[in-house]
Amino acid sequence: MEKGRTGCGALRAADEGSVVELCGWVNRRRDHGGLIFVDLRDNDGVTQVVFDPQHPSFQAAEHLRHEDVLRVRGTVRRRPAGTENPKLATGEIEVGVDELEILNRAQVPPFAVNSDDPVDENLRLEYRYLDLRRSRMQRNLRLRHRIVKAMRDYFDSRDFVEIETPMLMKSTPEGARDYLVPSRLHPGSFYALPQSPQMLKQILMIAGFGRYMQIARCMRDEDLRADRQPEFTQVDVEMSFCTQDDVLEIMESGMRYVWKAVLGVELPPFARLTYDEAIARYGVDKPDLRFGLELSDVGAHFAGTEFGVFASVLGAGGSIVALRYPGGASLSRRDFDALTETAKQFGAKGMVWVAYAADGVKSSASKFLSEAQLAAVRAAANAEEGDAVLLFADARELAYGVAGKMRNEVGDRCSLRDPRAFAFCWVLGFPYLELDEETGKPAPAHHPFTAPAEGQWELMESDPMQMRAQHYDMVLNGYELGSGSIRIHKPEQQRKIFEMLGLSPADVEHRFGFFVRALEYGAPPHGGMALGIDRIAMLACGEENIREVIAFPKNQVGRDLMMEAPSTVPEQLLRDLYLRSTVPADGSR
RNA sequence: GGCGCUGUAGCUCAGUUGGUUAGAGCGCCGCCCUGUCACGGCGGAGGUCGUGGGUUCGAGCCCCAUCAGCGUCGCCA
Repeated sequence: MEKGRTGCGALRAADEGSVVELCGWVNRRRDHGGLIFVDLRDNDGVTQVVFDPQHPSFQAAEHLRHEDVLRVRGTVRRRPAGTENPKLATGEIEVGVDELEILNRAQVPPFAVNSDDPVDENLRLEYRYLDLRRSRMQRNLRLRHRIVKAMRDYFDSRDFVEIETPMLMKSTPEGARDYLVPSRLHPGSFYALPQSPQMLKQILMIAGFGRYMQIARCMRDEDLRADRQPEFTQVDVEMSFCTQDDVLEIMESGMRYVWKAVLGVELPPFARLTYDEAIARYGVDKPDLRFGLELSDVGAHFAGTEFGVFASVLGAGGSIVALRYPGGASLSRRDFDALTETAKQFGAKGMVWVAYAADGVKSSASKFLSEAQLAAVRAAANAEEGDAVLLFADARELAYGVAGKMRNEVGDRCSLRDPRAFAFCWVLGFPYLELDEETGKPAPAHHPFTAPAEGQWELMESDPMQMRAQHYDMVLNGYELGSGSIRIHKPEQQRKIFEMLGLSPADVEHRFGFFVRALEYGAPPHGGMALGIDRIAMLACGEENIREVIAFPKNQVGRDLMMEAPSTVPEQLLRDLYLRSTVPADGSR
C-alpha cells in the first residue's frame, strides 16, 4: 500500500476517528437526494464512503457513475446503531468524505463489473480488463498466484533450483505441431517455441544441477478444449540419481504441501493404479476416483449366446463391458436412446441396456438374454433394484474406452462428481509401445526419452508390445495433471529408440545430435515430471474451464478477442523475414 | 474436418400452433428522496430478432446456406 493510503478492506471499528485516504472504483452508488453513499472498491475490499449535502464535494458525488476512479480523504466513523452491514468486512464503519478527487471517469461498462452474474464469454474476453475486475477472476488469479508461490517455496525447500530455458528453441519432428518463429539472421530457418523444456532439463541433469524446477511456459499448436490452451504453464521438474518412487514422493508431497498451504486441505496418500487396472476398472488412463461405478467384463456369461452382436464380438476375441447406472431403471426408452446416441459419439457401435425395475426387468435385447444372464450381469455390475446396467460389446480397447467415457457421463447425470472433492491418483506401468494407427508399427507411447521398466530392454527384441515404461501420470478428478518418467541415460539405448522410430543415423544427428552427444559425456541416471498449472488452478478454483484461471486466454479458434491476435502484419515485416504469404488476398484457402 | 448446442434491448433472458404495435428484470437517461447497502418512488430512451436466401396472405418461430461462439471426437510424442 502506498504511503498514507488505506486499503478498502482494512478499516474496522477500532479505526474510528482516524483520517484516511482511500482509492478505488465506484462499485455502487446509493443517492438519497440529501445523502449519497458510495461503495468504493479496490483489490483489498469495499468501504462505504458517505457524502453529506453541506460538503462541497456533494455535487460532484451526484454525478459519480459505476467504475469511476476516485481518491477520497475522510474520517472513519462508526455507523449509526442499527445501520451496520454484517455482510461487509468493513460494515461497522464508514468514511465521511472531506475531500473527493475524481481520478478518472469510466464509460458505462458493457456488463456489470460489480457482480459475478453470467455474461457471454465473447464479451468477457473482449473487455477482459473489466472481466478481470470482477470478483470471480480476482479470486481465481489470486488463488493461482498462491499455488505457484507455494510450489516455488516447496521445491526451494527441497533444494531444487529454478533455471530458465529458452523460448526460441529447435523444432523437433514428433509430438504436437510446433509454433514456428522465422529467423531474420538466417533466411529460411526457423526457431520453434517450446512444447516443453524436455531435452534442456535433461541436459541440466547432465550439467550437474541435480535438482531442477521451472515454472515453464509451453506452446503446442493443436486444437483447443475446455482444459487445453495453445500456451500453458507447467511446473517442470527433473532430478538426478533418482528412482521412480523418488519422483513420485517429491511430486506427491508437493501437491500435498500446496493443497494444505493454499486450500487448507490435508490430502490423503494418493491411490496408485497400474495402467491395466485403470483400464479394466474405469476404462480410461485418467480415472475420476470421486465415485465408484467400476466396470466389469461380462463376456464369460455370454459364451454360446444366440445374440448375434455379442456372439460376433466374442468370436472375434472382443469384450462385453458392463456399467452400472444408479437409479437408471426409471429412465424411459427415449432416455436410453439418447444415452445410446451419446455412446455412439464416443465410438460405440451400439449399446444394450438392462433396467432392473421393481416391476420386472426390461432390456433393449430382452429376447436374447436369459434369466441367468440377466442375473449374472446384475451381480457383476453390483446393480440393485432400481438400477440399470449398460453393456458395450466391441473390440476390447474400444469397448472399455466407450464404457469409460460413459462412466463419466453417468457420473455427471447422477451428480457423483462433487466439485469440492479432490481424488488424486497415480497411474503407473504404462505400455512402452503402442501401435501407430497409420503405419500399424510399434511406436513409443510417450516421448522417446522414456526408459523401459527395469530389466525389460530384452523384450524389445522378443516381445516388444509387452514392454512397460517407467512412466507415470498424476490424475485428479479425471483430469491428467501431468506425466513424467525415468529417462534413458545411456547413449546407445537412446540411439536404439531413435532407430526404432525409423530415424536414420543422419536424421538422429540432424535433429538430436546435440542431445545424444550430451549423453555421451557422463549423463547421470535421471527422471522427472511436469504438471499443468492451469489445470491444477482450475480444479483448485472449482472451475470447469481453464480460461477461468488464465488472465488473457485464447478462444476455441486460438484468437485473443481483446487485442485481436493473430493479425496480418505489414509487408515489410514479412520481407525482413524472407517470407511471402500463399494466402490469397481475399483470405480464402 | 465430423457431431451437438447457442445467437431476441447495453447485460441476463421470456416470446404459445406461423397471426395486431416483440416483452420482463437489471443497466442507462431525467426528476424526487438524509441512513442506504441488490436503497426506494415517478417518468423516459433503447430492437438489422447474428447474416443472406427461401416457403407462406403473413416468419423471432418453418426450410436452406452462412458467420460467430461454446462443448466434444479426431489431434495433443
